[in-house]
Amino acid sequence: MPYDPAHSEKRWQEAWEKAGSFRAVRDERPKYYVLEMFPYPSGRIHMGHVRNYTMGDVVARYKRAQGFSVLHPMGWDAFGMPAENAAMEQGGHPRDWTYGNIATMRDQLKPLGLSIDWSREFATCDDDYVAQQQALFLDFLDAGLIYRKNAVVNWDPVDMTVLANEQVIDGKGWRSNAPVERRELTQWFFRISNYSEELLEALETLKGWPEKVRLMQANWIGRSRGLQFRFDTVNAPDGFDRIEVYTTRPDTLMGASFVALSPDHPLAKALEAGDARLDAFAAEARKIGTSEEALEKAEKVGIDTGIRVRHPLDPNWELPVWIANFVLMDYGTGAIFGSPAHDQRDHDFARRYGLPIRATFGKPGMTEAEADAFVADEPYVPLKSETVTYVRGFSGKRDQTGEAAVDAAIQHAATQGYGEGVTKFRLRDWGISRQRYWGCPIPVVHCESCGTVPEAKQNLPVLLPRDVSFDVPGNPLDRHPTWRQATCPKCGGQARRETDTMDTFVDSSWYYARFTAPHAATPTLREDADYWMNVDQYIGGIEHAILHLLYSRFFARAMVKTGHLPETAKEPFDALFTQGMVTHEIYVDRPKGAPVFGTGLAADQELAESKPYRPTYYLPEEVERRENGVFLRATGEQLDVIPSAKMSKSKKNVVDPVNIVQSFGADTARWFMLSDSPPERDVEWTAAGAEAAAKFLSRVHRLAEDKGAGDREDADLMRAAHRAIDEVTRAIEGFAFNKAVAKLYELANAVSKSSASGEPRRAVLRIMAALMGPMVPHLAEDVWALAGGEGLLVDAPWPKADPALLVSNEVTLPIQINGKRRGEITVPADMAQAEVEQAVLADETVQRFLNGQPPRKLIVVPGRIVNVVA
RNA sequence: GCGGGCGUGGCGGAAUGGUAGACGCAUGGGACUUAAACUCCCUGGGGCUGAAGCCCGUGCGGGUUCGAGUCCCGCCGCCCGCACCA
Repeated sequence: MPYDPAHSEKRWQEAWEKAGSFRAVRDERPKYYVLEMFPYPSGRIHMGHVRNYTMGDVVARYKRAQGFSVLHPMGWDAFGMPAENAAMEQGGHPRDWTYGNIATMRDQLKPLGLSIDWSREFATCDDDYVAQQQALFLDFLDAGLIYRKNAVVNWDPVDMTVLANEQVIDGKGWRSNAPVERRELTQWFFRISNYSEELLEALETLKGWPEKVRLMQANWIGRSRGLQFRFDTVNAPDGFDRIEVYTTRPDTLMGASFVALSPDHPLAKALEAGDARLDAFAAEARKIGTSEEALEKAEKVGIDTGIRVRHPLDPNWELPVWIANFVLMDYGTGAIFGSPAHDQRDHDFARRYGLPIRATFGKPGMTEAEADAFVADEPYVPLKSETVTYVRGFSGKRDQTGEAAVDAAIQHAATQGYGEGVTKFRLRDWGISRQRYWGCPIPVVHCESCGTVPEAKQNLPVLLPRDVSFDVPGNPLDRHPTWRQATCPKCGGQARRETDTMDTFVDSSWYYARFTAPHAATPTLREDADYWMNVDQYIGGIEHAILHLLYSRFFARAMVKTGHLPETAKEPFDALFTQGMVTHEIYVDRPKGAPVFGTGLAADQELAESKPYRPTYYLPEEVERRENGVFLRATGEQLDVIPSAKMSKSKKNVVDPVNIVQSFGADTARWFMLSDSPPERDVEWTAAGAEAAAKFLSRVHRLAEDKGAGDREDADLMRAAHRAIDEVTRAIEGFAFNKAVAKLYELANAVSKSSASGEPRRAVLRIMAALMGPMVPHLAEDVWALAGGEGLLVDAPWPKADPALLVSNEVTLPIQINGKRRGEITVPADMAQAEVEQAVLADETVQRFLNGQPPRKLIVVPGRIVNVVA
């Protein structure tokens, strides 16, 4: 019977279902919790999902075979803006859209044959999850982890709504195209900054995390040691006698040439009120929006306020105070001093406005004049660990490192009393207020007599009203006729419900904990959390390296503090793996010579500007590849091919997993997603690759059916099988699935070539089935059954390699002469080094190169290589 | 702009500082077939060469080392994140 994935995949999935194979149970076995980042229910699954969940499934099935009790759950990150956007654009309700998408995607996911415990499934928009999240919120509030303060948002004056950063394009609202305004609102914050130090220090303990992610988080938290000090003002309005400044380079104080304020600095605001010129500047600066990226990319501009401050080291020295668009109110004190000689941005700013550029230090040995000349055109920014010569120093040695100079400057300020050393963190508190409908309501009421009052726990959940519409601008919760009316839990009087909902990052910050007891009446159950936490292996995209993972680390600590998780779970993810994207070429129709939008490939910029052109993109299934290019099937028209990019609907370079599963089977999709590309790198989906995967799988099926006559042994094949056990096991342990695949190709090739038959051959096939099981579980069950395996493969233990079959008694050493490979020598594996050296020197090629001379050096790396230096 | 990462044949990629190109795809040749498809075997970085062999080759330019794809310095290109996308 030929390989028939459609039939056998269904059969085995039913068998696993019937046996309850993937139900996670607490028992005597050691536990293993593997989790892939749960999906947003956007509408359909895509290849990225297939890749992500296949990787997790390999780990889950492998650990299961290793004898672990495995928890491998699935859920839905279901709140968020796309549901509201859909409601606005197509009508309907966000709830219906979301649950409809979940149903579709669940149906698409199940045929992949993932070893998921579906009984634990939930969506973050479920009433139950909302209830438990609100309970957590109240506990956090009680524990002093939540507070309110003012913060700026992007306000769209036409749509009357707050915009997300991605909805602000060139300072304008994405729908209305109206210039955005920065508006201050009172919002809810989580005190993540309480944990700055701890979140930073604990990164050291996360041995199972990629170094790059730990580095990114460390930089994001951004601990810095600097000087906080005051400039006395000369002619400022009342109440602004001084300006607080924080700097990490106090050693450059003698090179200061200006002070710059954020447009949101209190002094800046006070000045703007009475000065049309400053007001206009600030208004312009605010149009950039609130995103740090936009601020940093914008041209650095400023305006002189006319105010002056005295230099702390010289009361006769006055510096101008500017308002500058690049100074952030959220970081430090909202005011900086500029030291143009040693900072690129300050340098640009000083040159633009003709401010002085005075070197504080120069290269070792430079004089003051030389150092000044050196920084006139370009700033001098050496590493802090480098020794430089201070030409305008005021503390410490003349020649010292930046680090030493900073310490000396702080010391100087503390002694003289004009400032103090301060450790600051870049990490800001986490603003969770969203002025939107489709999110978890913040369970708080505003009472006229009692103020802001948390909702009583017995009144939870506070659910969203269902009768809302999205046809008018603004937040539906704000304009709902009755939903806002509430009773104050404290005094029983009339109160107004909070209409802000929570950031969806809150939902995803504890779902991993909820999976341990998904139906409990409290956020977690102690026994289940104790047993299942932590997540042993977490898998997801690198794009979550900072925010999601940092918020989750904070949340776990907050849950420990409020008694919802054991102390041992404060770092919830023991190991993390970040996988790459699935990409595909892009097919686009365009006039010859015209550039392509948004690809960076514009060949002819002039044409791009003179003839704007909207390209039409085509799906991979709409095109046909011929020898001389790619053509549209329907019309025969030639199309352009743009190199691979992340699959996206707008570029139409998407391959629907549903089609692939229908035509090739789930195992082919899984196998291809694991082949070739290393998991952490992007993988390009190609039709040829998918076909190759399908061909290989049917070849394996044929190998299993071809039994051969008699019972012929083949020692070489058995050795190959045991080598495969060793190599595949190590590859899976090391998350190198592409290498595991390569080793299985080698084993299949060995089986093909072998003359083994009968039971000796079947024994090898059973090993192959077991090794392939985590990757292509359905085919592996077929092979297992054909090769006489007992019961379901999914219940079989992982094979063990026999060490005796892994060693060989001879070893071939390459011989290098002066670093170039010139030959090789085969010697017994246990030959003494001196004997190896003798043998090498006796080698014909070596003698030819040595030409009778003794070697200058002879390096023997045992078991690896020999290098003769002539 | 700032922070992080990546770059190896025609293509995806392999290589504890130790034989660069495992394994797969494409290509070319052959077998099977009336023919094709399927399948199987061989070939498979570039150059010189009949062959043995030699030279070049891991984005670019330097450096460390007996030995560098791997480590260090400086560039170029692409990707991810930048706090209200998820």
